[in-house]
Amino acid sequence: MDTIGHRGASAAFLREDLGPCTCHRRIRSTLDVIANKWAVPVFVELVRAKGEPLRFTQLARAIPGITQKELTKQLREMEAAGLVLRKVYPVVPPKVEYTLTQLGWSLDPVLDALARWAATYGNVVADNQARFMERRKADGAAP
Amino acid sequence: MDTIGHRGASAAFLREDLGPCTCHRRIRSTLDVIANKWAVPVFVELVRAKGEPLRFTQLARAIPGITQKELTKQLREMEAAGLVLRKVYPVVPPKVEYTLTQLGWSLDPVLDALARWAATYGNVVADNQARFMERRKADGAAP
DNA sequence: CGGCATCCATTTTGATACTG
DNA sequence: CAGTATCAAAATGGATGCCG
Repeated sequence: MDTIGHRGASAAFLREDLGPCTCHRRIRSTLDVIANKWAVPVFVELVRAKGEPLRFTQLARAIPGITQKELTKQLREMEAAGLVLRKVYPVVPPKVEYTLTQLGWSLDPVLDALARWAATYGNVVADNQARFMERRKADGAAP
Repeated sequence: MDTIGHRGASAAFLREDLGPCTCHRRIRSTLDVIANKWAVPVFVELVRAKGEPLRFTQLARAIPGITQKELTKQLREMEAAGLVLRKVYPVVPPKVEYTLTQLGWSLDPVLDALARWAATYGNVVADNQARFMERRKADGAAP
């Protein structure tokens, strides 16, 4: 034990293996998968479907504000990573269905960890940010 | 049980509370804190310091490729959120020290979850992406 | 229906120079 | 030393229109 008291979890993700460099890359590669603007909304819809396939337009209508372009882009990215399965039916008019793969489902606990952190600390963070802005205004207004 | 077999974790982050909308916001608000390009590198350095304060230039030299501008921006953002403490010594030449706060340390298990997911599935994802690119080239080359 | 192509606005990032 | 200011480059996001 050292005398510097933060007392909590201490860098589990750093101790587990070879050092900060590998660690950066790993965290970053996970973020690259889930940090895009529409990644989470698309993900959540597919999760909510519980394995039922969803058609392109179903997803589009379920996610307010998304454009076809962005939805296409996001689905392609997830398909490329192997998180979703894209099934094309050779019919007219076209029919394409999307489902989460096993690999896709494996992200569920990760997203859960993010949601839980915000549930616990989100308000504190928002408060801090608000106060920080206040202080900046006060400091800027009276020099 | 339903007959559609994904068999794994099933939407823990959706069951815990009010629905997908709250869930989106929470996950997004956490991502807003950690998803910026330099957030993780800065974070990891502060974690590695184990509570020891780090000076601006120490951080800058420890993080290859970062510019002063980006480091300043990142540290300000983290300070605003209450994740780091910024201590200014009124001396010349200037001396400023940064440390993680308790709130900052609370992100450690979250980052750990991200690192662990990549440790488990990162190679599979990379493989999938490589194969996807191959397929795209093959399909484009022989129409 | 699903999706690609194009154009444009906004944001993010980087390089460089300057300062108390 | 620890920033700020300015400018340029690049990535991202949104709005349309067309097509099989």
